[in-house]
Amino acid sequence: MGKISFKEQVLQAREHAIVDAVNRLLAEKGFDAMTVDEVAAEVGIAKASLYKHFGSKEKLAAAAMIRALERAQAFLDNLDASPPASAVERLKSVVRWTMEVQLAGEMPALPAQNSALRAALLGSQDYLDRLMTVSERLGVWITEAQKQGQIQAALPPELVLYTLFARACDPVLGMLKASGQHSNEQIIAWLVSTTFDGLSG
Amino acid sequence: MGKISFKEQVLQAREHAIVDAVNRLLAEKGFDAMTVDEVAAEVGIAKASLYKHFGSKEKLAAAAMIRALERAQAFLDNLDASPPASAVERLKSVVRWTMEVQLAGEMPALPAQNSALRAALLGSQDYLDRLMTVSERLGVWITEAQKQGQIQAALPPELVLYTLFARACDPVLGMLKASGQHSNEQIIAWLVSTTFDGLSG
DNA sequence: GTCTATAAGAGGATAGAC
DNA sequence: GTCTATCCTCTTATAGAC
Repeated sequence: MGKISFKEQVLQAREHAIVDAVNRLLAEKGFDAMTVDEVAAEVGIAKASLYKHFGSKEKLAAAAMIRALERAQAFLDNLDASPPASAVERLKSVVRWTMEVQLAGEMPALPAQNSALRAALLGSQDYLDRLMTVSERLGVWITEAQKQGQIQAALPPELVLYTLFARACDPVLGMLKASGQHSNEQIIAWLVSTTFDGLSG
Repeated sequence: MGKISFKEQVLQAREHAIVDAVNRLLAEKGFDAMTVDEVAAEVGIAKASLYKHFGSKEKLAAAAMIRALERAQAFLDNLDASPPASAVERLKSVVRWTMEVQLAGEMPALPAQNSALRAALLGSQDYLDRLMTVSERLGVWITEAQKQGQIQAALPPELVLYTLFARACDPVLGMLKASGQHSNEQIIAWLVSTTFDGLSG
């Protein structure tokens, strides 16, 4: 943690604002539909200036995805600091958190389909490292919950992990929200319930 | 069923081939990444000819989505002809079917995000009518299963319906498939299990 | 209805002055 | 590093001959 000049602080603040805008736009319309012009307009700078900070649209998106993973890691840190009793409760907390972020319009869309974004992310070691770290931390809780009989032991941990990740981009959340008939808390409670207890209960 | 001239048969066959190609490309890369040039190339005709059949890219996609709903209706018809014992078994059959179509690369991506496709589909009465019909037919089975205690009665039918629809574009399927470690049957069985029984079981 | 050729415009990226 | 102005490619859509 060396001294940081005023100029560098301004630069970091600007880059933070850029990533914020990208994050919001990725959540709102996804990578393909997001344009660099929009990002520049939202930040309030010229597009050429944007390209001085991030060399391509893909790098913009990668920065936003990395930021999202950092937020996830920070949430996991909090859970570690004052952990719920059981492993499955920790996993439920994570799912709840991803849905709150989603409802806040701040969850960048995952590259489920084979998209240009996916290729770009696979080329970012920084992103892959963080994704691996988050996956492994969740993996510990998953196997722990399976040992305790809170998660079906017959399911491969990989499947459980993917299922939890998928909740971060679950279209059901948006559909229920769009119907306008239920509170956010109710929606989240239902989705946590269907995720862990299923439709049959 | 009036007489159909040979010319009209050829025309219908061509349009069928076009919709097939669109369906495949929508499943592979989604609406935004799919280009009309690709469609024309895959069908083997000039782009201008394509536009004689379908006036815009949106109408191309709408035709593919309508086709997909027609296939769904046909599957529901089959279920009605020789129905499984319980309502929930019928719903599981539907989920299994959507996953088989998905694994075959023939499930066009649903417009979960606010996309150009979504707007176009909302403008297609034909699409909306079919979507409504499929929803209502599933809705009957959902409420029936709830009465019989096979689906949680506390869940709004709307939520159950959305959850089932979401399985048609579940990224978990693709991720498990990509891992290459499991058979299609195993993957489908797991996802049906997590959908209805949850992770906790 | 099919083709070739091209219009029209969006969007990613850069040049060059300051 | 920021700006304005511009380039260039890709993509949707159409014109016009056959």
